[in-house]
Amino acid sequence: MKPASRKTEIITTASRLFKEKGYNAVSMRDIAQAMGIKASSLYNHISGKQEILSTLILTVAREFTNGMEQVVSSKGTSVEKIEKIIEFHIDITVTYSEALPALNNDWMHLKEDDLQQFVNMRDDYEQNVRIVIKEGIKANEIEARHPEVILFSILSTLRTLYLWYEKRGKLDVNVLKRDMVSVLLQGIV
Amino acid sequence: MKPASRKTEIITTASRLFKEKGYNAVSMRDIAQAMGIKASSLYNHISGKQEILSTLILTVAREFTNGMEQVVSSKGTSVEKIEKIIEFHIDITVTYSEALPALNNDWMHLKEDDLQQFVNMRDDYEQNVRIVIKEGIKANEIEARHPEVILFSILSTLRTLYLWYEKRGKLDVNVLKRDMVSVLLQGIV
DNA sequence: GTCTATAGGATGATAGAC
DNA sequence: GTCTATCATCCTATAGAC
Repeated sequence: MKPASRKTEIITTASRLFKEKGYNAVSMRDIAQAMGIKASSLYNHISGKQEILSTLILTVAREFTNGMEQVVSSKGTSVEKIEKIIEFHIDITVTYSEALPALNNDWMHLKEDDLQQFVNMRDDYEQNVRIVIKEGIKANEIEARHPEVILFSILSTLRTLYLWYEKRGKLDVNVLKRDMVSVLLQGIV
Repeated sequence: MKPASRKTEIITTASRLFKEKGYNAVSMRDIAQAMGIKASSLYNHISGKQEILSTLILTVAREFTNGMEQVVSSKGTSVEKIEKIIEFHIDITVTYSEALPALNNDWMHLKEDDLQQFVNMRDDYEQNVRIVIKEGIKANEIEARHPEVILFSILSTLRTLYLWYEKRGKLDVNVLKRDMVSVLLQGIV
């Protein structure tokens, strides 16, 4: 356990509060109080509330982008690529579960450059999954249903996984990966 | 086109703004300005900001509860019941697409009684889907995978459908129902 | 039904002492 | 690195004129 820097401590405290009430309902005073200091002291470590949000969101967004780049440049069938996407998505969810609510619900409160960066990364991510699905359909690995519905179903499930992971007493990650791949690829009937 | 009451107009204007920025980032001044009046005028039609949120959320939550009650009391196999759930979920999404962001992201800002009512309805809803899935597994209609993963996958997809329905140029509802049932039940490979 | 004026409090952020 | 004190602004909501 290396001692977390004060800045890191602010970010993690804030992410816990954002998770419960959302970015706009959490004040600098709330964050400071949760750390046992005064709001003005926070400004010795960060430039403002915006920096907390953008650090939180962009750090995780870059993880997703990295994971996707590895999958895209890997060899294998389209189905294998989707399996890899599901798996690294679960890994990131487990590692950054506290930050994901902000990424899903508070990204619109980013300003200018940060907002643009995030939206670009998110669009690229989605587009990469779309390409994998379409290649899979072309190669007859994936059923030729509406590709957007398949894309939407997979991404919706993965993006809100953090809501369930915590609630269900932190399921075993490998069991979760196996069941998730199975449910999303083979369906339930 | 019957002329919407002023109160209804407030609710729909607010839901549009909540959708873009979230409950806490929208002020009474914002809502009033979008209607071309002053914030103080709003209070002649509603008791406060909280009433807007609770009307918005509880109206839709009751629709989901009604839909679920009809499915639960209907005859048919478990798979048929899941199909019905998917279908009425899509119907509600199409009808109330402006209100769903608040239901998904701002319910925690409800107060006391309203919050309790909402959480109860939401838990009951989830529990009813869970029962249908477990009955389906017992009857060998549904594969005996982790029931919670199946539950989570279906509900995640349905609950965030509003995000996609608008973006994709409002897909035809019947095509959407058919493809969604197919993807969620039979999978993609 | 809408307005102006305003109360009463919370908010993000800064200055300067220790 | 934290504090107190404070600023300027925004917020929800009310009172009362028209």
